[in-house]
Amino acid sequence: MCGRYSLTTPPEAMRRLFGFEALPNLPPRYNVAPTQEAPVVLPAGEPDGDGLRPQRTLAQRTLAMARWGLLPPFAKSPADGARMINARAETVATKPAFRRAFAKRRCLVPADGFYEWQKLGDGPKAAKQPWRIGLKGGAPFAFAGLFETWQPPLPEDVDAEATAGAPILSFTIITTTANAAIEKIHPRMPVMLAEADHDLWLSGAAEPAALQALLRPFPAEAMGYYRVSTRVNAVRNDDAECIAPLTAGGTED
DNA sequence: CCAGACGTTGTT
DNA sequence: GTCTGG
DNA sequence: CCAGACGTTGTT
DNA sequence: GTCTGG
Repeated sequence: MCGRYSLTTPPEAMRRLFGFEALPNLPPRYNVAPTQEAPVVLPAGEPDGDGLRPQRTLAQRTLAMARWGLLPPFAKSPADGARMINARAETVATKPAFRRAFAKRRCLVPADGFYEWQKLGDGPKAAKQPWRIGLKGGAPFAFAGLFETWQPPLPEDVDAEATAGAPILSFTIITTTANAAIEKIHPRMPVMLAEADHDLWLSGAAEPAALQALLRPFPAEAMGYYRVSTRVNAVRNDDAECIAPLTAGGTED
């Protein structure tokens, strides 16, 4: 799956990959965790609500901050999104929580690495070794994501306009089976989109079959991975030590 | 019909 | 053990 | 994903 | 909102 990732790439490289007209305001993140806010790239015109803090717009795309953990339209509170941090590629088109977003609200989730924990033994006490995984050379890329704008329910008593909470933009990351390299660490991995597929993924005119075809494991030969410290386990640790290679081993990043 | 879930991972 | 919070 | 709580009353 | 389980 994918339950932590990093986004440490300097703004200029982000601007080039995603086609923003100006440098985005993106401080480095070494340890992005569920329920936290992270940047997402939305199709043109999104979001259309208030309070969503779009930062930069180009003709085809918007960069906005969103909460990790999809809040479907029927969510009763933001806590309901905490478990929806991933959606399986195999079922995303049909599951009630995801299918509308798959049809209408697809986004790119910028990253330059993700973490997977490898179980080193059996049983509940088995130690876990975290790995950082990404493209060889460390270039940034995009996860295939879905987004929703969730409107908090109105209280019943008072004037609705005065008490309506701000809408929350939320997202999830689609997962698929691990490729031949990653499966030694973990059986699943997030869907990474090649740059050439970004426009198709965001296109409102795309055929469902064409979209589904993008949800495949990224080629192993293009990827690198290395062990990192268990320091990354704690979400309060969000610094460069999280991405530092632990020892020799794995491939160079 | 109404009530309750709506999700993933991993482990057994 | 299981749920919540980050 | 992992870490940390998991509870109540009453007092500050 | 919509589907599943009872």
